[in-house]
Amino acid sequence: MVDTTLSLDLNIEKPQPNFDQATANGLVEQLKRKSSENKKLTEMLIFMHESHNALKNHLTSLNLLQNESQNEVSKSKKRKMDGENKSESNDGNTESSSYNSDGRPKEIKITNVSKIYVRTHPSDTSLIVKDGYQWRKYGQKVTRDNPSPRAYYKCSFAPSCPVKKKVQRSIEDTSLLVATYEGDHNHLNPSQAEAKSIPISTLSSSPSSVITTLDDSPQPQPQLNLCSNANKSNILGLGIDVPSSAFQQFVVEQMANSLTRNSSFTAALAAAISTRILNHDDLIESWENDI
DNA sequence: CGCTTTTGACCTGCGC
DNA sequence: GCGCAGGTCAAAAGCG
Repeated sequence: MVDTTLSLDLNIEKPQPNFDQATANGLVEQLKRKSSENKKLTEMLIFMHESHNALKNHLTSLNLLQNESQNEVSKSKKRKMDGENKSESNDGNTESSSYNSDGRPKEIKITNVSKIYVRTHPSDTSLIVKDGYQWRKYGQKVTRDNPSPRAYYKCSFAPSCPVKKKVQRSIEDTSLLVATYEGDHNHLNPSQAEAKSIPISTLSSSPSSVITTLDDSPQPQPQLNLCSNANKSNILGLGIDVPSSAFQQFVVEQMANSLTRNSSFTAALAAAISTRILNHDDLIESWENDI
């Protein structure tokens, strides 16, 4: 899917012989723009690395939790901790369950939960995350653990779409918006239809923010692949060696599932690849030859 | 006029 | 049962 669009993109972007000075200037501007995009994507990768470290800490805390439960901590405390981590488990799926007064489990509702981190300009105080979908705000609350308000949105593109999202500024970095999505869209992304006729590189031509995605679950991130060697897997860089290629394959599959679930990520990735290719020396060389 | 945003009230679940 | 916090509702206001 990406490859096809990418090649189309390259055919469009590749300079043609016998073009005039205006075209050359345009291409220079285009290269500058691509360089700028590349810089932003580099920032995104840095942030993903930070997210990886956060996940690592999260996994460590989960291990501590597991040890606590094994030591039979008080039931009330465990319940509270379970509630706090409920949305951060199950491979990005939240299992919202509770019990009736008679002890029988109530209806179990499973929804997909994912998070998107959006870097915004520090002076931008709005709680708006442009993700291609159409949202209607239905509430705003100030939560106890974060002084910045949390905004509640429902997907308004399709009347029956059950997807909700919560947007709140990160308590550690106020220029970072954290958008939490719950549920699956039962319609196409409005921007995806347009994307079929628009080169990938233009999708991120003027991003006001840098978007990266992160599932709630402590899933492996791309960096894992980079630090693993032929015989052993170092789980999230924690120094836990797993001598299993099957485990590696499982990890890779989980990563792929996690990352490809989000259209914003795939679009950004495709744009990054196209930018890299466009910045390649070969292209510049052929361009100079054409001139 | 219709859609979106704002915001106080209300609902629900949980802990004590 | 009560209080707290998070989430949702809905009327009013704003806007194109």
